[in-house]
Amino acid sequence: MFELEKLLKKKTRDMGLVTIYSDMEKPLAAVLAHMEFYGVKLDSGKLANYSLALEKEIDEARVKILNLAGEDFNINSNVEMRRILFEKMKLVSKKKTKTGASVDAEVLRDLAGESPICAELLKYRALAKMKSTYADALPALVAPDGRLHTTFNATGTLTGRLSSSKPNLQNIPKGVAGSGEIRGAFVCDEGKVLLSGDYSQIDLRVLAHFSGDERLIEAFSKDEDIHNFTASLVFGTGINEVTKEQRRIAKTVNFGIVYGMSSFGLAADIEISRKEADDIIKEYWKLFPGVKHYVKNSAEGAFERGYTETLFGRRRILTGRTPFDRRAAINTPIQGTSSDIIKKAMIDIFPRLSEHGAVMILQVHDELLFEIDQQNAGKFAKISRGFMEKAVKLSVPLKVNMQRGFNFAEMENIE
DNA sequence: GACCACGGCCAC
DNA sequence: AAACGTGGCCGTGGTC
Repeated sequence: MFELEKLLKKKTRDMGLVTIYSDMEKPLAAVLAHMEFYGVKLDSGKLANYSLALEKEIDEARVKILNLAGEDFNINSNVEMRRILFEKMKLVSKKKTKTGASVDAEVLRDLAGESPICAELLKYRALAKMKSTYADALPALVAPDGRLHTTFNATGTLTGRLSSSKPNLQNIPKGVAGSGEIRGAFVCDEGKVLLSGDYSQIDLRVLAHFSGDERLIEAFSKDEDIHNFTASLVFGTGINEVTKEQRRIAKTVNFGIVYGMSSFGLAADIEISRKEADDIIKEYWKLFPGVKHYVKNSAEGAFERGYTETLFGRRRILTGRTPFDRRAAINTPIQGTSSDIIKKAMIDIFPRLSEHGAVMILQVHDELLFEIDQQNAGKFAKISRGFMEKAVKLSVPLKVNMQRGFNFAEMENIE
């Protein structure tokens, strides 16, 4: 072991990775242990009630589906669903998987006009997801202290993000049907309050910093709504005249840039023609030349070096040069830097928790959650926000939105 | 019963 | 073209 340790230390030093290991990953381990140990309080009773309600709704949807299908079959089986939809009912899937015609939500939405069974299947799937993955699974993992103790994996991702398992507390529903019931079961102890701080558009701010793009930097410096801002430029309208549809498209474009999306992907996502998508992307590149230059260069630079690198020196080895590798080369420095930033904030905040009667309970990539004595919440909110916003100095400000509440479903903004 | 691949879908 | 990046969990259908 000693020989191995010596070897690893030398290798780490030679690669210039001492900082990311000793200044970030090592101190972070104590923070992760603290979060896992303390856990999150779950009101299992609420979920048990919700599960019963879901069961009724699922049964109703099942009856309708079986009637429409004209026979009994296992709705959870894609093989059987394929047979019903595409052989018996003669519908046509526009998408294929490795094993046959796809029956995913996109296909079902596409075919919703052809048969009422599609909408019913979508409803069934959504209800079944809530029941099996959340309402039934979470209470089974509650410890004797009434809390969920997730496992944070510090080495499970290619970008430097954390992952969470048993249960995964980084994918609790939000914004989908039933999310309120699930999130409402995440509560806090008597006399305490839940506090959350989430970075606003951290990936796009990191992109603004890396690219040096003047328009993007200006937008964040003025604290513009970035999707409205992009839409107003791309569609040539006043910032207050942007329609919802235009904002939605701009939002997809902004995220798509960070993911290395093509015009093909954009067209598929927002259901426009390939040509229209091409035009939108061309217009975007004209308006944000710094971003265009950065995206091209970051991929080529990564291929040249054989790895990508975050602002803090975290690396991801890249050997190939396929389109997939190219997208990874674009996305990883951005996603990884955002991850570095929140990790630094966690390390900075950790030693200040006890003096405020606060506990850090979760990290969800761009969000930190705390449980804290009610009387200290206001003061600690300011302090934690300060640490998060000052974790690193970029060429654009970092912005953090703070919220408080007694459960994850009913969080209200503070300040 | 443990494990796997797959399709599907939840989060950021 | 691994046609949008990073994850984990569910049920099915299959093997051992």
